[in-house]
Amino acid sequence: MISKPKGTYDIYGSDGKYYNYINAVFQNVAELYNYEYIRTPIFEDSALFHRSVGETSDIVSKETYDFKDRGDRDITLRPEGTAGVVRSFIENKMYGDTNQPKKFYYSGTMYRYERPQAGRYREFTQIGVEALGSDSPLMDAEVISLAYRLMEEMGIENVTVKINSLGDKESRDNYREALVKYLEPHINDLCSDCQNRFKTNPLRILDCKVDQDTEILKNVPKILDYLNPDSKKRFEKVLEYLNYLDVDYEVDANIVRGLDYYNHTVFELVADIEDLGNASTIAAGGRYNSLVSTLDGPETPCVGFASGVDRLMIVLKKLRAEEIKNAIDVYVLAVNEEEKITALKLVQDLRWSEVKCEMDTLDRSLKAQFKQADRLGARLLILLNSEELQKGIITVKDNLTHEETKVDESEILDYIISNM
RNA sequence: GCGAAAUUGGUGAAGUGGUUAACACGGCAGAUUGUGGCUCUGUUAUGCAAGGGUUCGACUCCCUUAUUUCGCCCCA
Repeated sequence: MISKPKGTYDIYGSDGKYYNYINAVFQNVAELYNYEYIRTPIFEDSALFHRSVGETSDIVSKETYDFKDRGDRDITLRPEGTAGVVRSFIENKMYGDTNQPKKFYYSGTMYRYERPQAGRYREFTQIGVEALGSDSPLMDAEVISLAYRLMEEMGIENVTVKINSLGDKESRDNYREALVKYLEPHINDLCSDCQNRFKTNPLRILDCKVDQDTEILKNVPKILDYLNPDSKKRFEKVLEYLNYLDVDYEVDANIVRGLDYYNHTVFELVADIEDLGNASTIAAGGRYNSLVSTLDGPETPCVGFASGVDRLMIVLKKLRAEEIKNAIDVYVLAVNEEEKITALKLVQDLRWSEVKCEMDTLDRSLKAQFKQADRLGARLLILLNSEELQKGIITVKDNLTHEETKVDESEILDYIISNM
């Protein structure tokens, strides 16, 4: 037997319900906020990700699916959604559109060669938005609140937005310098991973789990103290707007994000739900004002976020297991050929009258059909009976009250529809 | 990439180097000659992840591979 590639999974049955539900709610919310749908390729020129996400980031240095196609091109399966959107923005010269800022939403699969765990896969689905062209803190606040309200709309209530600012390049450089200077004497007291990070990306030491609680990290300089006046002011503005929008946030100086392109606002949405482990971060994003120019486009300030659908599915299964499931309106019971033919036509008519219904196609006994109707959660049962059919009568049984009603065959459609 | 533990029917699972792989749920059929969800009866794995090895004989021991889960790393 051939099994699925490591880190992939099939969506079927009730999972399909959750998956489609999440996408549907997301689409609805994004459209309300006036974001447009965008769909970019699942694979792109490898250089796109190397330049955008960052050569030294772990995502690019050891987690991408890279291959050569038959034309000897270097191709990479997208590890995240932002780079493709930005490439499209530049390539299609959207910066010239009259309609600004450009606001997009997407949903699609991403690929990272990681060791799988619950809520973490090699092929996973992200939904996300990108707003390109506005540098206003209003835009930051809109994107963050969109993410926050999205979770609320899906019934995920206990969510906290952890937010931080990396400042502009100047602030970040100053801070990095201060941080390195502070850490240098203690370098040998840090864990081996942090000793590596010290050289490659010292900011990441801040969210190290191993060293988190050591004295060294407790007294580490805070980036917020190193923001220049302009960066500090804009961060305060973002927080102020979030207050107006009733977003439950918490400033967390350890949020630094793993992608190189972020500056100023960075944030994560964390769900306070048991057994989620590392998967408790259900959405994350931030501002990336230099990415468009890094990819040879005009200087364009942007902000966005992405959320893991696979993780949202886990959360929804815990929170709303009973609500999101498949139930039908009507089950039509028929045993002999005459009844089945009547059922066949009736089922089609019902379906095209917006009634979700089902009938037996396995030649099951009447008893088994009753059981099947219950399994499917049918609210009404239509009991076809040859004798009654000859008199033009059909019996409808309410599956909750067990009341039976004799309906004239010519009025069965109207009866069902008016009783839905 | 590193470390550890798992993998038995549709599901939850028990099990022993040796004829027919418990039990429960679910499914199907019947008792109930066409109105169920209770009860009872029957039935439901050409097989114990895949391949190789040890053995007279392995689901049970060994090896390899695959997948899953947990921790690290990282991240949504």
